[in-house]
Amino acid sequence: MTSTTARAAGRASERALADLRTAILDGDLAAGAHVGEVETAERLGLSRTPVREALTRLAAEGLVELEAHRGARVTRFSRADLDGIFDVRLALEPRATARAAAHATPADLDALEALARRMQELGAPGPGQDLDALVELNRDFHARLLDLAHAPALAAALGTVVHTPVVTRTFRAYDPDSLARSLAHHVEIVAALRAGDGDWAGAVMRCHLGNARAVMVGAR
Amino acid sequence: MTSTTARAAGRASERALADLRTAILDGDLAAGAHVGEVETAERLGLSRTPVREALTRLAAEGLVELEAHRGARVTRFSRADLDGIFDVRLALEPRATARAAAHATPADLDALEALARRMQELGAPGPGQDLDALVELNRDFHARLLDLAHAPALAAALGTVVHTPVVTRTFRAYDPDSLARSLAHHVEIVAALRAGDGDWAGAVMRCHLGNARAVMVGAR
DNA sequence: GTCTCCGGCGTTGTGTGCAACGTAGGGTGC
DNA sequence: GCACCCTACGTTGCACACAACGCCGGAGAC
Repeated sequence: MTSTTARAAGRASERALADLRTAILDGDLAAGAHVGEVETAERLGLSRTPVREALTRLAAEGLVELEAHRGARVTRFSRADLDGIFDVRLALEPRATARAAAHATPADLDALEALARRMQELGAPGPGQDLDALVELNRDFHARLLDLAHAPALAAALGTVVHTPVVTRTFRAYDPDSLARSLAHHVEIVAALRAGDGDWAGAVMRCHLGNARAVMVGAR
Repeated sequence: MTSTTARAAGRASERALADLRTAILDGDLAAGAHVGEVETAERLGLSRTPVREALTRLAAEGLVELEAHRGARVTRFSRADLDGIFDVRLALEPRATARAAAHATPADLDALEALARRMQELGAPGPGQDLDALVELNRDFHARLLDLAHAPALAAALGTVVHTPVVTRTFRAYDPDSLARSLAHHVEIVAALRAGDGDWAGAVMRCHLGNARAVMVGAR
């Protein structure tokens, strides 16, 4: 059990998978939208077969839902779903963050810190603010952190349920205080990791997720 | 995001999926065994198409691994993998167990207790001992408990990574003391739930998993 | 004797055609 | 006017055929 690499070679099915995934994650395919096989196949210049395979895999990831003879629909996340997802994140990500303390090299930490600082710049109020650019950087930050935990099973469990870009599709929902807190958390996590203190890093991650949950889901 | 039911109607692909899954979980397909598409299709009297779909989904679940142009192999779990899986279980199952306290009805608890008692009977040393029968009952117990948590995202995260029957394919690895402890834990969990004490129930589950980890993985 | 190259074989990857299922619309009966 | 049925359409589900790729074995050269 190494990676869920899956049918990596299939160029066509891989293309269909990547295309559909980004389309969903970027919001080009709205939640609840119908994803037809022929329609998608024609758009990509492929046959239905690789598209079918891509849809099957996306369904396994939870990004689309398949109804027999009725096709695929982009998954719609309810408030309760979001809340449940934060439960899982809170159970797993702080643990992963804590573990990262034992494995992160100085180079890893430098890269993480660069990301965290860049996010603070882009998130700072003013003419240079670019909330949209934060999404991708945020995804990268959390992905790197997860990778540093060296816990593939944990990463798999998180990955299946938490589609960060779907959950955190935008930072526009954040009020200025919450946003500042969130971006400061990233920096603090790096500091905790530099100190080799996994407990501290995990605690910051718990704060980070609590803050995000309040913004995305609302009061508990 | 309700359930990962997926292409529920497809009778053929559903059959292929069920067949392969049970074959793997029951050990008929050994870890590392090659699963050919044509071979499987002929065995089930189907074409390769539904078999392919089943394999794709099993790969997403982590039960098989797909290598491009080289087919599917039954996933082989290393000691480190097992350990990682227990990490995830320890992070999620106690939480789910605690949540079950809020939702379980007396009828649910009676059913759980019946399972726990029956397992104690079957596990007791003597002529009536049937360690093989425990596997299925154990799966049932944990599944019901997880269901009572009313936390679909949590269940999904667990389900993707933890294939209980693969992990706990046999109770023969348990020494008498560990086995007795494990079966007593089930009963204690029910008692804690009856008391409405989620913290207690979660703590027992942590014990239960710690005990299992020691048996399956060995000393930490 | 060993290493390398090449060809055959078996596998998976993809495209296409047909059948089955679900749905929506119009028509008919009450 | 309303409810029900029936038909036609569009979709997905499955099977089959062909192409592409990887692997293994044999022959040749060094």
